[in-house]
Amino acid sequence: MHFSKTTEYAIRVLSYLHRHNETSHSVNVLHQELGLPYKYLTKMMTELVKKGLVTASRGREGGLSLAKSADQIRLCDILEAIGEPLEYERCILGFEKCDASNPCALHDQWAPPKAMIEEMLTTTTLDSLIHNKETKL
Amino acid sequence: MHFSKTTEYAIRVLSYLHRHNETSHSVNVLHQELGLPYKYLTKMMTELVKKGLVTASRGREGGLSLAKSADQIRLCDILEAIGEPLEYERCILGFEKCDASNPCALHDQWAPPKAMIEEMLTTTTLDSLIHNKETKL
DNA sequence: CTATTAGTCTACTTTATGGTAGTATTTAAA
DNA sequence: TTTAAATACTACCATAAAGTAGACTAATAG
Repeated sequence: MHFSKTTEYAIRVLSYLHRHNETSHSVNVLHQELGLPYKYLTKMMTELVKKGLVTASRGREGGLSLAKSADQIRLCDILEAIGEPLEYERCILGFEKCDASNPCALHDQWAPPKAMIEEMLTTTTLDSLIHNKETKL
Repeated sequence: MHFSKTTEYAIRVLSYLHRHNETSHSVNVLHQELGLPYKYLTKMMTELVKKGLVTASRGREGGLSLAKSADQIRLCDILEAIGEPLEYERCILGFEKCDASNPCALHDQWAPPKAMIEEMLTTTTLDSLIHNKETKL
């Protein structure tokens, strides 16, 4: 299990925006603060704006900030915005049709971890992350 | 979360060998029975032989069979033999150093699902899969 | 000897991901 | 109204990993 780099970046950026939400931040600042590739960031942030997680204002003094309050942004919302497929939903052996009535050989064993991951992604919000304290981004 | 196709193939083949362990089976039979690409299978099986999960005998009447009893083959053994990195062990945000004393923002949230996956991979054996009944391979 | 079967080596194709470049457009401060 | 700061859009390139296929070699039972 892992996230794509893009998703990792997104989580880190959004966390940063939440932690420093007194003001908006330009892509350049995010680039420098988090050490992420500038051009890549612009592409990604554009996507997050389209998906409604981030608001952008152009021009001088413009920048990016969260579009919702942090307790309204769940990890699964971020994954979805990035377009990361929710891998844990698929059959772990790759079968198209795999459910309780027609299970693959691993169906039952995979069910508990799957449920756990699903819960984590749907209940964890940006907000709850931060409360951890000033962890690294 | 998902396995690579190679790992999926391996689990399915090994399960097949276990279910039909009265005799050995040629790559060609496995290819036809499971619908997996022949050439890819030969490469993969050679690897599993090297790693000690499968025994092979050449020549007429030769073929492949399990090298150990099925209750001695855990899912994590298969992953390791295939060389699939144990992704769940890595930091979910991709940081090199991420542990309890120096955690990433998601460290705590990821811990429970991670433990669950680890348990599943280390406690599930080929044997326990089969008992499910004649599920599809 | 010969048919059968695994093993090796090599090279191609596909897919996913990560990253770059250039240009156009918008905004607000000066 | 000018202009610099900043985003928006579009397209492309690089790379690695995964998956596939072919041709040749080696072993073995009968």
